[in-house]
Amino acid sequence: MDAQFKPALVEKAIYDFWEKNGYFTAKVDKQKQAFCIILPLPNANGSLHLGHAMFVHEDLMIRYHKIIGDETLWQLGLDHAGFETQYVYEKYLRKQGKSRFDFDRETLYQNIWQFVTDNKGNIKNQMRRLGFALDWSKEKFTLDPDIVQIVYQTFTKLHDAGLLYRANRLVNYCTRDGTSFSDLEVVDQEKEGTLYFIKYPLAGGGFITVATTRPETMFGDVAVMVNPKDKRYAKLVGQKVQLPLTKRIIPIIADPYVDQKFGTGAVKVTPAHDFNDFEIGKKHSLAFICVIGFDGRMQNTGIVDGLKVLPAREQTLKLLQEKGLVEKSAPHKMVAKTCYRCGNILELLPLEQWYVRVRPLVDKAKELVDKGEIKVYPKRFVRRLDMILDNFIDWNISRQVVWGIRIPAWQCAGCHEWIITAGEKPAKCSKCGSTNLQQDSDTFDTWFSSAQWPFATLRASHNEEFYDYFYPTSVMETGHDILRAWVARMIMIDYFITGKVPFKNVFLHGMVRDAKGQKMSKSKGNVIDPLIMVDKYGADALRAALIFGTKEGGDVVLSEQKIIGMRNFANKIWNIGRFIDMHISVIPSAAEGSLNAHLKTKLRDSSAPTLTVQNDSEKTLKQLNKEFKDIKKKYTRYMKGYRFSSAFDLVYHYLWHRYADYYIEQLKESLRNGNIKALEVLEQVYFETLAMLHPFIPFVTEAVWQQFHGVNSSILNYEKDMATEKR
RNA sequence: GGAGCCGUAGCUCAGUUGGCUAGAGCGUUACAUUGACAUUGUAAAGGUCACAGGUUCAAGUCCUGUCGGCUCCACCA
Repeated sequence: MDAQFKPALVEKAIYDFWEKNGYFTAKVDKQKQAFCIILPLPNANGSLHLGHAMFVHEDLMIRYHKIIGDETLWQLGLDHAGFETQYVYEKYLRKQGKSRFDFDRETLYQNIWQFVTDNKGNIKNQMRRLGFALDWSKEKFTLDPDIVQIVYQTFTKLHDAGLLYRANRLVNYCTRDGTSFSDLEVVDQEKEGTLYFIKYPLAGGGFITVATTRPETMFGDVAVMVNPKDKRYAKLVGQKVQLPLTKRIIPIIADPYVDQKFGTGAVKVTPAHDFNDFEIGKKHSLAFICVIGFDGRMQNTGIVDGLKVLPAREQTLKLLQEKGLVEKSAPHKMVAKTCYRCGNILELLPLEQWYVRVRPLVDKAKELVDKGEIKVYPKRFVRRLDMILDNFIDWNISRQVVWGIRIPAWQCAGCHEWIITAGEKPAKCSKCGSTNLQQDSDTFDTWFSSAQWPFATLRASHNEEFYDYFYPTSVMETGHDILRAWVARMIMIDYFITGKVPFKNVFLHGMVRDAKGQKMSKSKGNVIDPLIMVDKYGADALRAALIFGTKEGGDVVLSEQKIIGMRNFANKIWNIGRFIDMHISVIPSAAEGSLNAHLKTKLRDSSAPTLTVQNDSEKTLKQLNKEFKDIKKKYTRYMKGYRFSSAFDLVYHYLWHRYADYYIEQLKESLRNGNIKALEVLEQVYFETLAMLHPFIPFVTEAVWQQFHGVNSSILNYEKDMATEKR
């Protein structure tokens, strides 16, 4: 054995050994307990970042369960990541001086398919480098035909249950990217804005002043509104106002929604471009005038048509000022809803979309969590999940992107009826019989398919027995940042379809931060590339650094220094093995009779001094055994309680600072004198410790194991091998 | 406005039914080293556990309040 553990030399060979010998391949084995984790879908087009590296939590659970003898499945899946991927592809097109509008739908889809196919291998190989024990033989992609079929069926089942409807509502729309978003995909950003006070002429003379941050939307105003309790305006309610510039006549109405203290206490009502105004508009049966188009340009104004929103605002203000209708303006902190991808300020535009009625699904999900049918770790996230479920609003699942699963709904050109199928084009309209049917051009929100992933992936391409064995899955492990977008929706949808929970436990990990506790971002330049770290220090070092000294569910502070510290630990493990190995090689053959099975096989001829069985170290060995028994107990308790950091920390300190620093030092002299008993105990405890550490740092533990047991042996068989040896 | 988390060594953090002298990693200092490992070992320095009350035989841990930081949700004309 070398004086140092060199990860780069062994990692690939060890990984290939595991993969090729089927250590990761799951099968139904009713003699064993099933343990299944569904990998949170990485983007098929993406490459590995530290967020993915946190899946090491899943790997360690899988490996732990493999070692204790469970039948494990870590189900691999890749996401088409609809808008996300199309966005990246469009950027790629732009570099070539092209845009998506240069292609028809079918060609664009095929091009992106190719683009994704070309890149799919990256993330998979990167996950291999981290040592992930994924079942590669069961890889699924969200656009696999069998998955798509299941997604269609879910859509129709929601429809049949009355949980699906189409509605014309205001949606968050990015005019740059050309698609709508659900409320969860919107990023609020504080902006310095201006509040303008604009005088609206009263029909009977005089003015009423309204305060607004968006004067350009005044062309879509349909009323001016005040609080009914507001004495200042009591006499004006019911009167008419002339919209400045256009002279259109609108009423003054009263509604308690208005805050008397804000601005002038009078507010313009623009139902087509503001959520609250939209509601007010419905309540008071007001008209609906849309003055911003999907291209982000003004329309129907007769004055600033064709201008983009910001120039239109300036132009409108200029015209108002010329007429002396701008009373004043004041700086105003406002929150802008922006596109999470491109940062563009989103417009609220009326668009007909498919919505999932979530209330019944949410109520059931809450019940499942409250009853403990789904347990959440760390516990504090139960509250968060509850709150998330309480606040869920109906889910807009339509997206105006090409890259995705096209919605299986057709509209009759004649009677405008919508017909929903499980994928196939309907022969004729079910209402009027027309054959002129047009398929919805929209695709599903990516989360709609990922929400079905646990059952969809286990049902697709597997038989019923396989599905029954592994579903419900054991643990859903993911970042707490997608509790809402993903975890909550899986519970809702999957229970609706299968009548069972998708997973029995949820374990949430935190975000990775830099050495100063700051978020990692490209602009800050503090991003750590996991693969570079693996190259430099080995996968074990990176993995351990993500677990060591953290709190379950808390953020992980990562630095290169920390990774180096863990690399040192891997080396320590290696050298303990080397130490034992060196002593085995000098065991005199005369001792053969008293050796345990393993030592016998390792026995080598040597010219070492004559054996002297010593009892001087008996007390130390007794103490060692007792202490180790206690460590094992604690370890199991921690592992079962999802306290992985504590488990790792425990064994780390035991092996390094008790086993090596204390016991080995105590026994060194005795070993030199040929104390076989001490060597046996040290070896046995060492192997057991390796097995405990293996889930966290699989490579070094396997490398050492194979040094002792041969390259065809694996520590993943530890329990089985030990059981055989005992017999 | 509602909720959650956090404040412990120079830095980053553990400390889960309240219980010996409060820990780790990194950093710092001194010493050791030819025989497992310098990616090492031994030892040291360094803490009013944010602050103020309370419960208790006993509080870093439980309760109340204050201050400071972070996050989520709602609202924002």
